[in-house]
Amino acid sequence: MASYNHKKIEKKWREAWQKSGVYKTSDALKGSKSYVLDMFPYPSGEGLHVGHPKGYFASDIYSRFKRMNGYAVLRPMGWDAFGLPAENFAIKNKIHPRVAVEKNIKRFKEQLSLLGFNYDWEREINTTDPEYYRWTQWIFLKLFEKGLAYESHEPINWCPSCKTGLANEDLEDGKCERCGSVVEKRPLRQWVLRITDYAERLLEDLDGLNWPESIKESQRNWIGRSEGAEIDFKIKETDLKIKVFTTRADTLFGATYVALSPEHELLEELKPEIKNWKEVEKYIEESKNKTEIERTAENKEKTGVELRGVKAINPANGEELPVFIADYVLAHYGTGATMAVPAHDERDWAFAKKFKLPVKQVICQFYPDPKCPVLDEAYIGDGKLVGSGKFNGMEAEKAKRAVTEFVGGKITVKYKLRDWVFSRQRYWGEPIPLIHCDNCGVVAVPESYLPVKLPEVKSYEPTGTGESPLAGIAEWVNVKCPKCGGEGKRETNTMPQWAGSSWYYLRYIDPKNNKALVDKKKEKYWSPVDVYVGGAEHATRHLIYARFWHKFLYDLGVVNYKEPFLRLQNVGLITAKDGKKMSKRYGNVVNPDDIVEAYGADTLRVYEMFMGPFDQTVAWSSESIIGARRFLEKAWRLQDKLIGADSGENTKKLLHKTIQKVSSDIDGFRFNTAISQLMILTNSMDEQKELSREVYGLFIKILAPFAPHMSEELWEQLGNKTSIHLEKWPEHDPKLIKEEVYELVIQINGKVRNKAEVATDLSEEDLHEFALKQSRVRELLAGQSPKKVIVVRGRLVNIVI
RNA sequence: GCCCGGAUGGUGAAAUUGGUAGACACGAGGGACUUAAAAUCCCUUGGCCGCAAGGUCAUGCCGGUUCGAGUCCGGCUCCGGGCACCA
Repeated sequence: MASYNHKKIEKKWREAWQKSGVYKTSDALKGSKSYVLDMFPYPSGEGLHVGHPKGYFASDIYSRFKRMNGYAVLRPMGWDAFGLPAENFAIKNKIHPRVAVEKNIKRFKEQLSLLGFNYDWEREINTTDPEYYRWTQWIFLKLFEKGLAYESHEPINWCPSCKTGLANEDLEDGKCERCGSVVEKRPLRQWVLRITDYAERLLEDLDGLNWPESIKESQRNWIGRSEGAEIDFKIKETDLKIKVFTTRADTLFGATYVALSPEHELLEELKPEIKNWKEVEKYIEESKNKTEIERTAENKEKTGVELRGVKAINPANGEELPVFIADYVLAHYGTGATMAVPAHDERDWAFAKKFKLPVKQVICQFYPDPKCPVLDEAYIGDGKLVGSGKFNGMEAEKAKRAVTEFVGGKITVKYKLRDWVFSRQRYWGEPIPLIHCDNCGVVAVPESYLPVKLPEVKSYEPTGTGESPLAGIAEWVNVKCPKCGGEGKRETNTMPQWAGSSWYYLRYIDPKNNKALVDKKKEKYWSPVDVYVGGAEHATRHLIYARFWHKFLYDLGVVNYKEPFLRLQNVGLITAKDGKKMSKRYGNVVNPDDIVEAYGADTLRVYEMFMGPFDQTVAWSSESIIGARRFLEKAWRLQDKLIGADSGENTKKLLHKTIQKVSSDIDGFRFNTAISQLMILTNSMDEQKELSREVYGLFIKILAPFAPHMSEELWEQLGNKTSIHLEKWPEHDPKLIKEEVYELVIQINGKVRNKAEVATDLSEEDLHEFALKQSRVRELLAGQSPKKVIVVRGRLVNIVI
């Protein structure tokens, strides 16, 4: 036997598989389909580090397992290549983004090609390919057509360093997620997608998904549903009224003032009534100039200004209440106005204390005891109503509805989710396919004119003026209006980086079900994605946008199922050994190419899957990888033992147990324990003098998804002419797994005192008797009779004395 | 502040969901082979007591339920993640 030469073997099979096309997706496959998808990477300039392929290894093992189990498998790979990261890289290195992306993709592909993946490269996707983004634009046009894309001039988040507007999802603690700059508020003409129309469905349908609970919870938090009531407060001596949103209508009798956000539109109309307008105006100006961080800073002292001369009427009891503007009231949430109940809300309490406003308690947990304790902070707990007229004594929860109805309010639901700011003032994105015409307004580019190609441009650097670099290309901008034929101008904003990734998984879809999203190949109905593998950092960005678009396409009738990704598996990070993120910046990057060179791709695969639970963050260890290599070498050396016809009952038994465990572990993405079981089997076979070819063949079949190169080589050496990766996955024989004897544990008072081998079929009575007969037990009992004996068949006997 | 996770040897971790805690692997120590080294193989490896047989403590901390708790319940501490002046 030759020694295990990973370089020779991996090169040989890499080339052979490419030639034979063993991983080509078969359109004609019968039986169930399995669509296994990785989140597409950005082809960044840094190249791959060993952390990147971890998720791809998992999906690779899983999809190979599915294929061997007779499933038709779709497993494409692609590049999510539009957006700021690619563009910023290009600017920094002074090359055109398109050139940079091409170069980076080439590099990524080279690196991936060494790792033994079963991708079908004929189905490679590139979101920056005009033939791809024509459909991204098509989806946008449909959104526009249905009124779900609208133009807005509201102030939005602006990153002064990236020089573009951003969506709420692109912020982290009020800073730009890409570059860390503090974002500003800036009024800007924007295209915005009405994702909030889908808030309820995005929330509701989470329940049925096989996703990690933590991701679902993140999305629930992000959507932020709360049930409450809209209640009108009339303004004294005018026809105006303030609509407030509250989740605590039960506390309405305790309202002692009303607060508006500084941006509230009613202020214009109230202006004539406001006696201290100058002061009010100054406050409005000040809050406009504050960043989100300044306004929402923790423990910030409350500020505000009373609108002198304006009084609101509490609809519950007719009381006249002062009205304030205060920047703790957010313009974009609820109705931009609140009723303030200092007794039962912490913020209102703080504000009331500062402005010396009355506190009126209307919820008491000790009702009907009239001696409610004097509050020294806001009481937000349960209780019954007091000081609330006819509602006194009612449970707070019940009173919410009753009080709302009493004052003619409306029960409503509000969400924290905000509409998706969809334009970027940058070059490297899909052009938004709209035309501005003086006569017709905003006109859609007709579908037959798609794609609207991103033009070549001399300077693609952001302008910072609020216009995209495209605005400077007159010959591209100026077009005829498709409606009236008059002078028109193209929309020059581009789409955000998340546009292309919101539907790439749909690139493969049955043309019969939708003529629009026709793929370059004729496809069977692959979607929805059966297993989607990627990082948890996409919880409230990519994964929520993709669900939104999917649901929209469902409403259009383009897809016939409600959710895009049935099962989601999160991959845990691989950090450097110092625990830090791998990055060129820290100089701690481990390149997979080097590991493949030194140990081989199969070793890298086994090691990364063995490191720990798949979804957990682990630190790379250049010490531990040797364990994976030793395991493979041991498996390789087992060839020497193929001299016998029979492997013995114990080996067979262990093999079948292993088949069972590895199968269920792959299915559950528990690769660490699957490999551990393979190691146990290998160690055991290593102790045998001889092995049968049958046993060895079954072993390398279940090893194949983990170490595809080596198992293919061994399979060939067994005399096989076809690929092991198209073999049928072994089934375990339940009869073989059944044990005839097991080790019975005998405990006294819960402590292990003896162990003995017993027959599996012994009854509880038999075991009871057997345990008490043991000489060691008799010795320890020293004549005492047990108080109680607990027998657990198959496990233990516990004698209580 | 609210909502999710998590904490087990020197290290990564396992434990059939209430039944032998530490599988598997790395590292470490000792030995074999070798002129030597590498590779490989064998033994030891949670703490303490003991020559040993064995005993005893031990799954972040404190309590509880149970014949029996890493696992269930109550109360904390620390770490990671999401949300957060969201009415």
